[in-house]
Amino acid sequence: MRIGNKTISKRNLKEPQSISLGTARSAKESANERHQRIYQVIRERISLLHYPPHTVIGEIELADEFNVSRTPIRRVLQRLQHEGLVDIRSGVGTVVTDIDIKTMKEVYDLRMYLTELISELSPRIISSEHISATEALLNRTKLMYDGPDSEAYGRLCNDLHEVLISLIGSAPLREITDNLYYRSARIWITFLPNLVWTDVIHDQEMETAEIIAAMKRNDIRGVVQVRRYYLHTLLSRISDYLRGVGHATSTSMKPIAINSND
Amino acid sequence: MRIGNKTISKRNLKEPQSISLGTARSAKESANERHQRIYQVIRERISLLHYPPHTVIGEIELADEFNVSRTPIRRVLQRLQHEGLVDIRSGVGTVVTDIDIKTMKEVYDLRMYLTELISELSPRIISSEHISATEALLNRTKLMYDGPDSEAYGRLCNDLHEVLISLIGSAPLREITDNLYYRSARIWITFLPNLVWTDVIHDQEMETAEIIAAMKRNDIRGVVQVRRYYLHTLLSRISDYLRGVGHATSTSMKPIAINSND
DNA sequence: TCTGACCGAGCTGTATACAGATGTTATATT
DNA sequence: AATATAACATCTGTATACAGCTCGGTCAGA
Repeated sequence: MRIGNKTISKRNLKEPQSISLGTARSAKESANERHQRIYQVIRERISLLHYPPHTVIGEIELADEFNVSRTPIRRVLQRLQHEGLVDIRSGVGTVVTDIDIKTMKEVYDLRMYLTELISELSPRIISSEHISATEALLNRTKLMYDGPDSEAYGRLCNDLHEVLISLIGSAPLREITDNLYYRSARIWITFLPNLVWTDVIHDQEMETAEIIAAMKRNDIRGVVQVRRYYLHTLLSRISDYLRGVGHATSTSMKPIAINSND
Repeated sequence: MRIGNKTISKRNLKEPQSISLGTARSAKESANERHQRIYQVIRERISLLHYPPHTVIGEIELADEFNVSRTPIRRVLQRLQHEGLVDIRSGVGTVVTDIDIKTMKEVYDLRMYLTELISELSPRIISSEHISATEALLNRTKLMYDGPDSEAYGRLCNDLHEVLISLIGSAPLREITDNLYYRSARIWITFLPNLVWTDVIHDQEMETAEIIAAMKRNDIRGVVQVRRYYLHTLLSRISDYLRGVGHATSTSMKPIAINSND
């Protein structure tokens, strides 16, 4: 029978190195699930400027943090590079990409058009879960007039985006919209300290409220038109600021540090 | 001075394992260049149905062919997986994705809209190189009436696509258009044996000729409208065929093998 | 003091051994 | 003979040693 010395040893070592890093993982996590989890964590850190542009991330640092080897980390970073969020430079490190105003404009224009397409291409049914989730976001928005909190605002935007892409029936369009959002999301937070906080929150509140109203009419076209309008509004505010300081011709924006956590 | 024994040995081993695999590589190839080269080769094989759907590719096989280890091959396959061309299954292998008619329709619809966007978002200038390259494609098309040659037709479509995306000024839109093209390109070749060959080539000739005419008028809007129209025409031919055989409700299409080269 | 070459720390890129997963095949049992 | 189960062949996933690259610091020399 050839006693499986290798087999037995495999059976016994069920969890070779699971320290579980804060986030509680219910059961055995598959490779793809782990990849997705690490990917989302790092993407959020980039979008919330925990890793501001020009930050050198470092594979070993992340590997230690997530208790894996460099291999799965490299897979995540290569994906992020392909999506334009980082730039892997041999011998140097993995650096978070800068926000280029020209690329930004292109991404923004594209998002404007794609947002309109959402209502054209097989939209999903708007469920009560969508509405209640958005109402929760509206409540969170109303609590934010107190004082500037860039990170909370960033999370709010990300969560609203999450609800809206769940309305997209076409899988390819959903992926593209998601990708473009995270490519351009950082620009809002970057400029936040230069805008009037209550104006921004007011816009956010109005947008969320009007989206809820359109959802209750089961009016996807209305939802995306509201979205499109407020995208335009926020970009106008930034353009005004840039004209004001006379830096409109600069091709790259100075990153503004948010409260870092290290 | 500590003679650099490591440094000297590095200097001397310029080409550790370059057998050069058919494609002549001029000088030392960087990691990214090699990645891009292998990626394009495999993507073309999938698009030309050298690797038809459900083909199991196998990392070691490719690693041996390109004279590299599994690591760079895995990077390529992970990218192709993210772009929807293959599905990496643990313990099984990397299988070429099937062509799902529902996803196909979504991709097709998206491409129709995005094609229109090309003319809206900062198009590049049409140069004489663009025109001469397209005229060369027209000549290749005229030589194809003799008999069915699916592979030559596939290459022709890929090359025309290459010229057209070079007209797109917006980098994100260019990437998305490229990605969606290769996601859906296989469907044309798959259905080719079921269509009337001379009709298909005639459409191709007319499309290319009209694109050249629009280019000479410096009319990008015209170029993309021609493109859009013939996309629609070809899809209609396929829809007619599907209605004819009554398989329109099937969610997956039977792959049709082209002359394989092994 | 300035300059230039060089060395080394530290990073990514690659190759490879091993662990884990999966489908198949062989075998024992009913 | 049919069936359930165990063993295996073969694939992908992970960890890791090493090679190659980049850049900052350092030190000799003008």
